[in-house]
Amino acid sequence: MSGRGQKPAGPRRRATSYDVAELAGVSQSAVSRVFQRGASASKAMRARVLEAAEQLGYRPNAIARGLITQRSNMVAVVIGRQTNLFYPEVLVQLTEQFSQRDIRVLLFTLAQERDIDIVVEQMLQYRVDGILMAAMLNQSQVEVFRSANIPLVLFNRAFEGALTSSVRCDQAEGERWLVQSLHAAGHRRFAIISGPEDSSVSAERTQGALAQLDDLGVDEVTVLSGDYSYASGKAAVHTLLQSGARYDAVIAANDAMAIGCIDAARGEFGLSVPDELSVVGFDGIGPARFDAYDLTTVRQPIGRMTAAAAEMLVHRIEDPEMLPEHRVFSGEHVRGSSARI
Amino acid sequence: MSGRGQKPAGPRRRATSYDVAELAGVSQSAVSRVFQRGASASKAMRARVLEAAEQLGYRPNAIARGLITQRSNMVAVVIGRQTNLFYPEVLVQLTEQFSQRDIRVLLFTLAQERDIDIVVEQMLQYRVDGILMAAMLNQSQVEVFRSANIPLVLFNRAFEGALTSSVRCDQAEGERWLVQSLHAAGHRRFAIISGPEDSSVSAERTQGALAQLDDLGVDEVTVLSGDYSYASGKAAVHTLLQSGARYDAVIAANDAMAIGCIDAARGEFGLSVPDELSVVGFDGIGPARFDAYDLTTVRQPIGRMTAAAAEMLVHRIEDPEMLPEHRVFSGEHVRGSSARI
DNA sequence: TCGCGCATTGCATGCGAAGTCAATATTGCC
DNA sequence: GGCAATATTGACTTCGCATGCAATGCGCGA
Repeated sequence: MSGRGQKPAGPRRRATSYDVAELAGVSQSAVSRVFQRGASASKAMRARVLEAAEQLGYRPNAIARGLITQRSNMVAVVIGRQTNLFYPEVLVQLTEQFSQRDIRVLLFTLAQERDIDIVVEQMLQYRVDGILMAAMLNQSQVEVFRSANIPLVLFNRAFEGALTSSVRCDQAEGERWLVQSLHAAGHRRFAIISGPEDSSVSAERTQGALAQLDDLGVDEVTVLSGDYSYASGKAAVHTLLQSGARYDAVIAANDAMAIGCIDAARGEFGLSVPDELSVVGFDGIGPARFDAYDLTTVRQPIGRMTAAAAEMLVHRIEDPEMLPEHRVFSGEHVRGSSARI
Repeated sequence: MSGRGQKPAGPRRRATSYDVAELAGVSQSAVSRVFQRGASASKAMRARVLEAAEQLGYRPNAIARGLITQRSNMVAVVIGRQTNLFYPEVLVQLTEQFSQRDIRVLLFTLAQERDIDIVVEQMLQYRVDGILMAAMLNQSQVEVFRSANIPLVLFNRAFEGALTSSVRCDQAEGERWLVQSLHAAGHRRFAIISGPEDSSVSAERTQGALAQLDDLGVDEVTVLSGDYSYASGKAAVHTLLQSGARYDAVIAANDAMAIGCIDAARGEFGLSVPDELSVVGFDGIGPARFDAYDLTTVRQPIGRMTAAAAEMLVHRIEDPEMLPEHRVFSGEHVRGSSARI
């Protein structure tokens, strides 16, 4: 019964504006104008063209259009391979933001650090109108985009050169709040679980926490490093507590590790969280709200950040002379029950 | 100090193959051939061209290439807006798969059901070489792609017409295993929390579970529906248990809801999971492995599924005559500690 | 009724690279 | 050393659409 339906399956060649023009008895230019916004076309013309187009199943070829207009209407979004539950949500929201502005998203992921050069090459070849980068990038790559006049907006990372726009969450401020709150509630013995060495976000968070601790006169702080994963959070707590040392609070560089910390503290060491140990995270991912954890954390305002990022990128695409701008959002302070504050 | 660096910022126009040809003192055709795979070019030629290209920062324009070769080297990947932690991982892995095959991914998300038509239009306009669909699609849309000769591979959904390829996890088999195991361990009073009404995956899972229960002679089964979210899992258990009714096992259509069920059972009703209530899920997402839940579930083999999907789509792109194929993978049976089995 | 200005429309060209075909350079072989 | 066979190379066309410019049509006022 599925042997049928084997007919030619439509014209081998897709209809072009010439085909439509011929059928409608008008010129190709006319067809082109009907399918643009600001172009002038009489009502009669428009109707005839649209009907012919409909009949042929014609769709303007965005590739050809891009060639002549020098605008692909595509932006590249680059994200790192994350052990992190935070970026997928960012990705989805960014895509919706661009979609609303009639811009398509070409997605690139970085499986390895060294892939970045390949990805840069691809983005240049595909003539994306702009780039939204939520992954590591070095100065020379930034320079490549600048010299190619491709607008670039960094997501949660910034360069000192300040030559490029950025949107980020104020990691340090968030950490200061966490530390301040913990300290005010009487915590004194702190441990910090940082993220991967090469994560600038992790560095900002760790530095922010350390700076605040320093301001408060706490100078003995244990710092371990994880890789943002749940497992590494568990492992870190194992390392911290197996020696018999005691802590009042663990500050994890992200929520996934914080959750790992809680599980290890409870499961492996029988500690009550938050009564015997406070644990805080950062990001505000979905699982942080699971009752079993109910993390005290700082939630990145993803909606506003992605909206701002898309808006900034679009502005810079439309006005290449626009100067770089940096937008910093404060994270939302979430008082969960994983810390005594 | 950021006032400097305001120099012209490179040539306004990107270098073309003609520019390279001129600088290298050769023809444009020669440049073109140097930048292709199977083309013939002498060593000397290649060297001269590559040097000129390097000097000008030339990159072949993939848009123009696509126009003439009738291949954009882009595929569209469409995902629904998920309350679901499963799809982000699929997306990342698919992107890596295509990337390895030198194919770019144009990402589309569906915020609303009705967006599908807009997205279909976009995919056609951008002349993607193929489409990987992990969202709802109806027969008329499938027909559009078929008549436009665009290969389509469905991810975790299939059509009766069988006119299009698909990759999916055997939802029913997984549910049968769960139900069978629970029943064998003595569970008799079952509740099922299904996903959104319009989710075909949820329908398959629910049907699979019901069918197996029926085979085992269990005919009194409560079925509630959620929306795949953690919150809806909690709400469902609330509804189930507040009446005073008792259950032995709750079968949630996905892990997120299963986790919600566990939290509600423990937190709201003080039940011990799994001693007083068994809870099982489906998907095998990261949080399912958190110690606090350690879900008994069926893990979809994402790696193999995405690899298969990418491979099938690429094959169909390279050989349009290839007949549709369906690949069904069994899920991995994960015996966690959220169920007494 | 005639003329002027504006709105439509068609013609011709170009965006940047790939591929066809013919001309030329190179090679191998007797 | 000469010729056929092969490998390179370049001129020209093409992909599908947008756009500058010229030509046409229209409406309206004098």
